[in-house]
Amino acid sequence: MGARKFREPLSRERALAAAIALVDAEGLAALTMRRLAAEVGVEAMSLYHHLPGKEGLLDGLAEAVAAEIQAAVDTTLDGGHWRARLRQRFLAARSVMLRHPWAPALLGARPNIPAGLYGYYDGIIATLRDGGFSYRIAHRALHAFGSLALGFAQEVFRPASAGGQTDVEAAEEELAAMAAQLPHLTAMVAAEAHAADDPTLGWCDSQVEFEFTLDLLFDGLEKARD
Amino acid sequence: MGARKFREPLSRERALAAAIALVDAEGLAALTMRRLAAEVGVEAMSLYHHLPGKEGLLDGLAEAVAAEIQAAVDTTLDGGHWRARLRQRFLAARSVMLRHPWAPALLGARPNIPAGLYGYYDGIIATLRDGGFSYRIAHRALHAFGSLALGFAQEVFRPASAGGQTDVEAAEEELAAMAAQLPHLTAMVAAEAHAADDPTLGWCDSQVEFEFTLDLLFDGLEKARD
DNA sequence: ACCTGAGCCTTACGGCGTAAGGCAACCATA
DNA sequence: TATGGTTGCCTTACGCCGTAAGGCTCAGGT
Repeated sequence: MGARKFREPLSRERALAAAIALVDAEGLAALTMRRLAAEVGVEAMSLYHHLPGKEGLLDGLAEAVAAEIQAAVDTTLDGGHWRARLRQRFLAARSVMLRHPWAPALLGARPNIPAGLYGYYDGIIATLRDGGFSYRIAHRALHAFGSLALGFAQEVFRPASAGGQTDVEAAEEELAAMAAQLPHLTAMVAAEAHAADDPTLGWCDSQVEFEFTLDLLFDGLEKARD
Repeated sequence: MGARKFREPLSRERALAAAIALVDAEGLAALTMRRLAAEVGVEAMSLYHHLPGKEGLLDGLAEAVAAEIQAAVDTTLDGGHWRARLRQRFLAARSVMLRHPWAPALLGARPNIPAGLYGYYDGIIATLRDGGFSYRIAHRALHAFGSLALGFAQEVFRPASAGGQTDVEAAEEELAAMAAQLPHLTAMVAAEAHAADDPTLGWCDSQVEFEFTLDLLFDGLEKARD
């Protein structure tokens, strides 16, 4: 049997894997049906035999992320204080987000939560119950955690300079103008530059800030419980 | 001088106002250049004489929201405890978000913060400094507040049922299956239904949860300061 | 030998943002 | 008053996008 012209027959799994690879490499915007098809060596319409459409493709990506979170969380120890256990979970989720910087935006934009995350949330609630929290406080805790439970903080404060500043002169001029009108902001920015080796998901989501907020919430919840 | 055929000559302001009205009425997805043009009685390309393009249009919307926030905050009292002042500001911002439910998604998706918000943030920092916080803690506080400072919480937990459930039988069946696999989650949901009169920006951002998280953070910050 | 269905392709449609250029009305100046 | 530039708007067209509809090929069961 000579080398028959054989084409690996494509599947939902292969398509999703290719999609993740593509998005990891070039960002969410690069993910189009035509492009993904080209990536797996097929025409665009052929994808529809394995995926229900673009929305379904994005749902698949979200599910894949959820599965990665579950997998990361499952390597986590079960005993110990509720704070330590939640922290471990959240940081495990965060490690997934750091691997896939597009994931926060995707999860934030999806109309529904991926079904695979229900179990994850159930585990969080269980941990809180173990820690002595009522369902009421557990509920509020979930709200309070928000996206922190998934390992990221929403990036709202994104200065324009985040997009790569090249014109140093203009930047300094701008800074001087800013100092006059925004004295506190400029003073704070001057006093507080992020350490370069701090793993970051953007201006407003560095590792130390993430953990600081986490502890703030843990402390507050502990007080609310008692 | 008889009634000359006179067409109000269109301007950036008129275009932006029409865009806001359109988005208020039909959501962000309805905002296309062609549609907006039709709304103001003009062809699509004519918009480009007043707006730099779609991105610029969205920037304009974000700036308009920022201006509305400033306006809302400016009606706020200046004296009193830092907690009360911040709470007032955040709730003022929230009132803007409740008026424009699309604003959180827009601000979350914009690559840069609207310039009009710098002043707002400067005021927050000033208030924190007045309250005795170092720049370091003020900085972390800003991170911790995240989108709460703009009046909304990120909506991460969005169950599928949010999209209008009609099939009651299927819903109950689904619930039973859920109870088996997700005991804590179902128990919590059963125990904690949102009050119907609670102003809400979605499942995970109701007024009471918003304020609860706020107080949690305020408490924690107070402790971190001392 | 025939049918069936899976897997893939081709073609086409309507929508998007926007580049390029044209045309008519206005207005300052000669 | 004539003129020439400017402003405001329109027309046309391009290359993207997601996807509906239908056709071809070929393996495998009857």
